[in-house]
Amino acid sequence: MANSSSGDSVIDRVVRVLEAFPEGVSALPLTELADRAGLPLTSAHRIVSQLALHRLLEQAPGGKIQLGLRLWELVNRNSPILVLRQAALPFMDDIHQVLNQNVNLAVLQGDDVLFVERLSRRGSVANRAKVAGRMPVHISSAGVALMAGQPRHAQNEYLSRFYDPSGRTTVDHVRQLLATAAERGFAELAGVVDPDTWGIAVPVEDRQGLAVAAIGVVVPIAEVRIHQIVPALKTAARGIGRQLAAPTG
Amino acid sequence: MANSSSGDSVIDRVVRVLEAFPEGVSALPLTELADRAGLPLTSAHRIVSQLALHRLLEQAPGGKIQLGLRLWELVNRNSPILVLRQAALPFMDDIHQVLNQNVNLAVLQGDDVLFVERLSRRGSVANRAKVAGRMPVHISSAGVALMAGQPRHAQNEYLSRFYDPSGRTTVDHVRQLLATAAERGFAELAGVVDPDTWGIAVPVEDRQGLAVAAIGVVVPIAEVRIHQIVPALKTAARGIGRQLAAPTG
DNA sequence: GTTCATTATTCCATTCAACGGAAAGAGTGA
DNA sequence: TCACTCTTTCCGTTGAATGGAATAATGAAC
Repeated sequence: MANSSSGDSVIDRVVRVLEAFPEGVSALPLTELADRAGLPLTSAHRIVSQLALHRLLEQAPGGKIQLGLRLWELVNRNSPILVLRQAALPFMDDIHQVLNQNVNLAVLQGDDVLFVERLSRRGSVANRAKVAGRMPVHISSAGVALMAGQPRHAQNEYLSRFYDPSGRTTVDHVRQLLATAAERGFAELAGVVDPDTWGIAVPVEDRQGLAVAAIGVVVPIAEVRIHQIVPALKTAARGIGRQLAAPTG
Repeated sequence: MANSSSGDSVIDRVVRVLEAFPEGVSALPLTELADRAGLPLTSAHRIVSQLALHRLLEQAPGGKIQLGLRLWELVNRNSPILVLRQAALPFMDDIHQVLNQNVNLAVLQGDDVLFVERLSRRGSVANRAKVAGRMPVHISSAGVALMAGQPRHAQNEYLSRFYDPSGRTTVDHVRQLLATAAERGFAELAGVVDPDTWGIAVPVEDRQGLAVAAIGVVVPIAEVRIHQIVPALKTAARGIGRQLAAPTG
């Protein structure tokens, strides 16, 4: 029990407030925010006010609450993701130039992959903002590549938790995918968003051989240079790994 | 007084922890983090543990504390900055293509400008990660353009606070800069980082004519197309403003 | 212009979560 | 092995956090 009825700490509540924004929505009225965060209106009001004082939240004109500038600034200065991004971008760009296909960079978060950066097909900058998307591990090549590069026990835990509500995939199939990926050093998977594409991804390994990220491409099924793609990705992944291991990484 | 000696709330402390990372540093040992945040070690430990439970912080192998994936994800999904970024990128790219110069996008935060996006000169992707930098308003063209587009009272408050420790700039000079920028609809300023360059910036205005962002370029002093640059920037700024005002903005 | 509905803010008595010193544990290097 | 540093656990004390109730602001409908 907390000071009150709900049984969670202040920090739990702060997190719930920050997480209350639905994907892509950047501003909510206080009442709805309180509702989504599962907090009494009064408490939400108090917490929001305090966070706003530090500009982790802000009050948009109209009274709606949104994430604050200061929060964006903090994350874009100190998040370890930036180190990864910076190490990877030149190599991603190389691949992008050579293949002119979607190139993406992902990390593992729980049982999902989190896409951290994406260079889009037509060099269109517009799509660059479309990062921070998630996908279940078993339906993305990056996910399979990442999971296959985790320690045995982590893989087993993942597999034991595994359940596909759509029933399209069995645990055994996933186990097979991981084994193949581990053996071949890359993962390939039929496109989920677009069925006429393949995803191909390779792990970026740290010095212990653990997969800390995955770099991958999405290519049309008809793409004929597949045998060139994997070596290119592997080379890039090694380069990124080396960059990350460097002293100023 | 708080429950204890220091006299600040839990939220204050959480913020201090998140803000404790020096620029560019992404991981700190707990003891140093506690020190920088001005917290007793025990309290820091408790707070960090709780934040780590929600992955707002993470423990890197080796025990160092760093900002968590979840925090990065939240910000990159829901921050209002993304809306601005997405609206601006196509226009920034246009200018970048035409002029082949550094193009940047900034917003006002307190008495600083915060650079939100930057397209670098040689199309080099490597520099893309170099965002989230700050500069005092009065030494950046983006800052002057932004401040000149604030309501009168905000400008006066800024000017009354103004003090340049280096003594290079007087309040009157800044006042003059703002007046000129307001009159001409753009700001130009000698390069600070590189003395052989000029910064030129125009405000992006909302429907009330308030400057919500600034888009600008950095060009060599020798650049001869200056008279083309300002109209190009103004056009882009109008486009961005229109995009932001659109229903799905 | 008035009423009614919704949302935001302030007030304040109660109480349990937050606090941090002390001590134990883990890790490292001499 | 010992000495040192950094991390984690323990636990008695106490004031910050809590949320219902009341008030204020907003705005839609008539």
